[in-house]
Parts: sequence; C-alpha cells; structure tokens
Amino acid sequence: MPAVMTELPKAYEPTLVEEKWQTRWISEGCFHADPHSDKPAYSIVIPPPNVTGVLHMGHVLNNTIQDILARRARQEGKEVLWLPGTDHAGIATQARVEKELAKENPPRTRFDVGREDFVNMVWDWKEKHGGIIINQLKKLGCSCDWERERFTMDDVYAPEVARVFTELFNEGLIYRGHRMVNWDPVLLTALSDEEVIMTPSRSKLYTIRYKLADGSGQLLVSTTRPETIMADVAVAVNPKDPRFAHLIGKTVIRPLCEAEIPIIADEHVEIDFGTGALKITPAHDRTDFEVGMKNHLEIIDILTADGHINCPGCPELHGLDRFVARDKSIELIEAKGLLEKVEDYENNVGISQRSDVPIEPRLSMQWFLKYPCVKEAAEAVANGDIVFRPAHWGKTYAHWLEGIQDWCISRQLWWGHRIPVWYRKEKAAELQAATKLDAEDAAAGDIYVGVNPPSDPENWVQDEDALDTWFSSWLWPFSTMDKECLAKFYPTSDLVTGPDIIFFWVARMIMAGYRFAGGKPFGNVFFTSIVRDLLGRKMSKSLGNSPDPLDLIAKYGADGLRFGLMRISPTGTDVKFDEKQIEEGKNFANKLYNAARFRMMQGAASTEPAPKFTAVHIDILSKLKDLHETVADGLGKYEFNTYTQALYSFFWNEYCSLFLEAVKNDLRDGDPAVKNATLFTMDTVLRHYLALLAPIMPHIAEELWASLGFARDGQPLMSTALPQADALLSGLDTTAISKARATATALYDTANKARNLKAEYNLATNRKVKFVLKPAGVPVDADLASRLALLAGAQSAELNKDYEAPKGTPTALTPLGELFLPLEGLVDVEAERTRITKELEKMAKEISRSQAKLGNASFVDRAPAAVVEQERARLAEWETKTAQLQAMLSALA
RNA sequence: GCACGAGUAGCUCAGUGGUAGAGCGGCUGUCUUACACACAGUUGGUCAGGAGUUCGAAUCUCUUCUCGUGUACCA
Repeated sequence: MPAVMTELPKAYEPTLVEEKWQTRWISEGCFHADPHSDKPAYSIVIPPPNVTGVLHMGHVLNNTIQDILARRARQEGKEVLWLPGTDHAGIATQARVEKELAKENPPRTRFDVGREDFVNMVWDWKEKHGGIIINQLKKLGCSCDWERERFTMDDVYAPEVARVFTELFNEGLIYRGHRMVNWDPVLLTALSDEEVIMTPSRSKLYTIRYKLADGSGQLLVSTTRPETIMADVAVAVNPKDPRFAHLIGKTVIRPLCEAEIPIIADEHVEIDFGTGALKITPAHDRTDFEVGMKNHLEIIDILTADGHINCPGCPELHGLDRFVARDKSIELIEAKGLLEKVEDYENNVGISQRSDVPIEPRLSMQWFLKYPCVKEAAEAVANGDIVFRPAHWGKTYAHWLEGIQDWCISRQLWWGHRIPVWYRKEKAAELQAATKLDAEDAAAGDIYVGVNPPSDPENWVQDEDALDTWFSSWLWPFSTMDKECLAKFYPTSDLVTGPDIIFFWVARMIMAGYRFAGGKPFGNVFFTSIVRDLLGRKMSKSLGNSPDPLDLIAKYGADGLRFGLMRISPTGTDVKFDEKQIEEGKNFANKLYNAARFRMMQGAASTEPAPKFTAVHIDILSKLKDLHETVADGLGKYEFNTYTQALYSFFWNEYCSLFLEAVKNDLRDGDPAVKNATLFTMDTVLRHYLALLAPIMPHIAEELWASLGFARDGQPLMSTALPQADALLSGLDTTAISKARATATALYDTANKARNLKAEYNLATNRKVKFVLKPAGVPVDADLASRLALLAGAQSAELNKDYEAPKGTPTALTPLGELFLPLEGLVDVEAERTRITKELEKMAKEISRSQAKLGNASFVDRAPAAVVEQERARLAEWETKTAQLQAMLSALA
C-alpha cells in the first residue's frame, strides 16, 4: 500500500486549502487585468456593496455568478477585468456613525459635532471598518482585480461626480425647485420616489362633520389624517356631483383651528368614494398640492421637519408627534360633536426604505434632474443592444422609463458628494429662497457651479446638501476606469445584479453610459434571483432568518457554499435557501476529494504496454466530451443550474458510480494494458473535469490539480487554458464510439437488473452470488462479464449460451441476454408466486394500455413512425416478459 | 386596478407535444480496502382546479384559485 494513502485524511478539510489558494492567486497576480493585453477583453464591474455592509446571501449568489463568468472567461483565453469596490452609501453610513455618537455619554448628534468634524469622523470610521465586506468577498474566492479596488468617494471618483453635475446643470437638466417631495421625518432628508415603498396598512377612516358657515347644514368629509385638519384650506367636491352643486362657493368651518374655508369644485374628487367631499390640505398631500395650485389656494404647513405639529393656533395639538396628534385630534373633534363615524380601512402608506417610517409629502427646496438619454436607454434594451436575462425584466424597465419623473437628487446629509454649487454671499439668502434656479440664473454670475470651489471662496457659500448616493453609483461602469482601461474594457461585458435595483442603478447606469461614456455600459444584464428563507420571506436582520455566509463558509467551505447555492438557484424565480443544500455542496467536495485520493493511490500511468481501451473507457471519455458541450452551452446561456447539475451528475453518477466501479479490478490485477488504459482514462477525466469545475469550485479544483500532478511548471489551474474537448477520443470514429457507449450502457443496465434480482430475494449487497448469463443482443466477452460481476457485487457472471435453468430460477431479461440467479433451492415458493403474480398484473396493465394506443388508427397513421415503432417495441417487450413470468409461475407449481 | 413571475414527490428544484425526473428526506440492507459527507435497494405525484386544441398535453389556448414581485392609486 503506497505511503500517501495513510497520509491523506479521509475527509476533505476546506478551510486551510481555501486560504492557501486565495493568498497564492493574489500574490501571483492571477486576478490582475492588463489593459495592454492582446487577448480579447472580458469585463465586469461589481455592484459595489455598501461600505457599511457585511456579506449576506444575496452577495454570495451575485458574486459567485460573477466569479464563474470571470474565471471561465480567463480559461477561454480572455483578458479579464473584474473591477471591485464599495459604495459610500450616504444615508446608511452616516446613520452608522450617528449611532455611535448617540451611544456616547453624554450622547451627541452630528449637529453637536459640526459638519467638518463629523465628515472626518465618518472617513475615520470608513478606514477602520469599511473594508470588512471586501475581505469577506476574498474569503468567498472572488477573483476581482483587488489592485483596482475603488470607492465612490475616492479622489478620482469624486471629481467625476461633480463634473457630471456641472455638465447637466449647464445643460439645463439639473435645476433647483420648490416642490412636493418625499420627506423622511426621522432621517430629516428628502428621498427619491424609488426610496419610498408603498405598503398596505391597516388604518382608520374618520368621517367628520364640517359645518356650513351660514348655519344651513353640514358637509361630511372622510379622512385618514385628521391631524392635518388645521392645514385644510378648502373642501372640494366633484363639479358633476348633483348632491353638492348648490354648495359650491359657500364656506364651511374648519373643525380644528377654526376658520372659514371655501367649498370648491375639482374633478379630482371621486363621486363614488366616501362621502364625495374631500378636504384639501396642500401642504401635506401631493394631489391636494396640485388642487391647491390650480385653485390658487393658500398653503398652510403645520408639520415640523421631524414630524411634529406646528400649530400654535391649536394649543392642544401643538408640539405633539404626528401620530399622537392623530388620536388627540379625533378626541377634540368628538368633544365638539363633529365626529360622524370611524371605520377600519386599508390604504397604502409610503414607507421610507431607509428608516422604515411613514414618509411625509413635504414642500421643500430640492435639486432635481431631468434624466438624460431616456430614449437611447429605452431603445437599447428594446432592440436587444443590451440583453436582459431573464428577458421579462425588459418590460418592467420599459414601463418605468415611460412614466419617468424628475429625480430628486439632493439629500439633507453631510456624508456624500456635496452639491458643487456656490452662492454669492450677499445674494445667498435671496437665491436660496427662489422657487426655481437653473442654468439661466447662473448666467448672472451669482451662482457658481463647478468641480473645484470658486477661486475666491471667501465671497461664496456652498449649497448645504449632498447628492443621492445613486447619483454617484450611476457612473460606476466608467468612472472607475482610467483611460487605458476604458479603451480596453468599456463597455463591460456582463452586469450581474438583483432585480430590486433595476431602477435605482441599472436603468440609470444605462442612461449615464449613453450620456457620458459614448455608449452602453454593458452588453448583458443578468438579474439574479432573490434569496428567501424556506417560508418564502425575504432575508432580513429583524426576522433573524438570514444566515451568515461566513458561518456557512466555516462549516461547508466556500466551494461548498458556492456549489450548493448555485445548484438550487433557478433562473428567473427566487431561491428558497435551505442549508441542507449547502451541506450537499460540501458532500460533493468530499466526493471529489476522495475520487482524487483514490487516483493518487494507484501510482503513475504508463504507456507500456500500450493501453487497451474497453467500452467503459470509451464510454466515459465520450460522456466527458458531452460534458464539455453541456457546460459551454449552459454557461453561454447563463443557465448556471444547468451547468452545476451537469457537473454534479457527470462526476457522481457517470464517473464514480458507474465508471470507477466498473474498472476497480483493473487496478488490482489482470491485464497491464487494460490497467494503463484505466489509469490514463482516470487522469484524462480528472484533468478535464477539474478545469470545467474550477469556475464554480475554484479552491478544491486548484488543490486537486496540484496534488494530482497536473500542474505544468508549477502553473496553477487558474492560469491554465481550458483543455480542448476535441482532443478526446480523436483516434476513434463515431461508429466505434457509439458502439462502445451502447455496450457500456447495456452493461450498466444489466448490472442494475442483477442487483435488483439480489434485492428481490433479500440477498445482501455484498453477498457473493454467482450469476449465469445466456448472452443475446449486445455481444458479451469475458472482460464485460467480469465487469458485470464486479458491478453486481457477485462472485462471477458465467457466460453460458446453453444454460438450462432449474425450475423456478429467478431471471431477468437484460440487454446482454437472459440473466439467471440460481438460488440452490433457497427460494420461498409462496413469496415467489406472489411476486410473479404482482409482476404479471403490472404487465397486463401496460399491455392493455399499449394495445389500446396501437389500436387507435389515428395514432398509427398520424404519429411519427419512430414513435409508433417505439410503442410496438415496448409492447413486444412486455409480451415477452409476460410469457417468461408465466413460465416461471408454472415451474413453481 | 394594471403588469410580470410562480404553483410538478414530504422538502428544494429539473422537465416548452410522445411511458412523469434528480437530489435530499422516509423505509430496508451494507463500516464491500476512495468516500457512512458513503454504497445498494425501495417508497413517494389526478403535474393547483376546470374547459378547450390534438391521435397524444406538465408542456399550447382560455378560465378560476393561491402565492410572490413590480407599479399605480380614492380622501
């Protein structure tokens, strides 16, 4: 027994192996992209994770896919750039540091610290803790060019953002305006429409009596927001509503903070909804604002920025939180006898994606962008210049572009790209109060917009706001690259990301690409599934259903995690994450390791004597050739689970369960020429297979590649080209190959039937029985017969064309002929009779089904001949089997 | 409301007109000298329901139901 065998542990231990290769790949520069290379380019930019982020399952899925694509492209001889980096994530990062401040004793806010110092604190935090996710990606094995790691606020990137802002401003696409925006009363900033999630909520619909000022009656008005009544400036009814026509022009008494307000007519009011009368509160509702503008109504704002009531005219409510005030206002109204009724009601409430609280529609001064290149962006996807996978996301994308609204890009934050706009000091107050500012106003020289501050900064004040994080991310595919890189690698080849950021990021990058980089930013977009728990819920920290990928890596290895996840990752629908599946990934790695270990125990292959290949050798090599094709095809179509499944079933089923089991005896004794063929075949399969596997399980593939001695001149598998499938079986014609495959298939099928026979008679797997085969059909030689015995766990499979079986000998019809299992009289006659009877019933059923089908004239006439032929063959088989069973039954009697 | 997905074995998923599949789980055996993270056998399905097209439907059409996602909104 060779020494290696005792040295190698029986189970694969991924941890050390994975670390070793990660270090080596990086130190040898395997991931580094050379923009001067002659090779064709392949590039991906990573969706930059938040700098505050920690790795979650979504990242694992996403980055595993990118790594597969990148590694495969390298094997195919491409120069690969996978560009990594992180996003400054304005709100999340600022909130993170503010949380630290709040924990201090005494607690502080960012306002206590001051803008400049606070921003420095965030930078410090970023330097200290910001790289976590990058290290986690390295642990997953991601083959990013780490020398090119970028950050959306680094020295090169930041000026690009300002440059883009300036350009768009000068073009008139960016303007500052006093408008209704989504206001987050906790984070104290405006948000874009995309950052607001409309959520069905259980609330109450209050119906309130508004008395007519002339005392002639009352008007019933329903609302879900009684706390804003003090800001009502009118009550509106539909002009076509006959019930209220006579009231238009009259006035009602506002029930809180009492005042006379008019009854107006506006078509916006639905006649059928509620009472048909709607309170108009322009300061606190988007559509009310529009109605107010149309009708020249006053705007009364009674909410503070942080969502408290600001209405000294109503001292009972003044200063209360908006939700406390809601209940309180109803109490007050009820006390006045003005409450008609309260109903349970379900409506949609806009929730801030970041702080998880209801947003407030709020009138404020913000910066907006009219999107550039909308038409180009829409056409690129519509005409297939950019390919979306799955394709149906194209519809969602197109729909969003059709109804696109101006993008609110200013945030009341300190962490981020500060808006590169300065106001002349003496005019600052006046300019800030203007209802609209744009390129035309800049012409007067009171506004300065530019990448660098004005040359006389003492005469200017800079805008206080920062830009939406996505206003920098949308430049990611090109602002991360220098000139050389752009020339070689832009546009990028693939983008892999979640569909949840199709508007936030993907759509905007496409527009930015056309506007600023001269063309599309990528050729393909692959939208991954969303990883959910087994109950179908999104993974989230609060639910505690989100496993830590690092724990999973520690438990199952990065390769196991990658493989397990890809194996259950369907295309186009969500993945339900099951840790059991990751365990399968680990088990598979163990299987690979042991198969390689088995090979290592056998010593080197030799060419003396010349290898003698049998059907099973040719069969597996031919299947290996097919695997090359399936892999290329699957990856070409971005069908990652096809790729993974093909790898899995080839190795476990075809190579281990069938081939290895059929050739084990070759390695022990017997014909040295056959032994050489077997060793050669094992080496060939392993060498090709490891290369095909490397994109998804890079560490173990690399490790086994090295320990099996496949590395030439110490070259890692990483920097080795994909072995050519054409070289396999090049000396054989297709007839010989298909003949060998048919023989091998017949052998394996026969082995199955032999094992079934044993199992039926309750003979243990390892019971060394003797089979007798009466050859027919596929030719059988002694070599094949001995492989059959080996596979069936038998002592022998005797070939005897004149065999006369004793009565009642169990038999099976196999592709190699009739197979007998002589039992030496150990059979239980009664049990055997029952078994055969059952079997006969099954046959009868099949036969009648088949006969009915063949008796159907339209089937025989109209179905393809091959199908009919197949059905006839089946029927013949059933009939033969029935005859045999009947013979056996009568033999028993 | 509209749009788009999905519904196949106990679980996770393949399967785009020709006898319903895999892995896991369950149950039986087996520590057979690569692997018990394994091996062998076996048990599981009116393919969500209904109608239609077809010689033939998980697959194509229509419809209903359930779940998910996006989007628009009426207080």
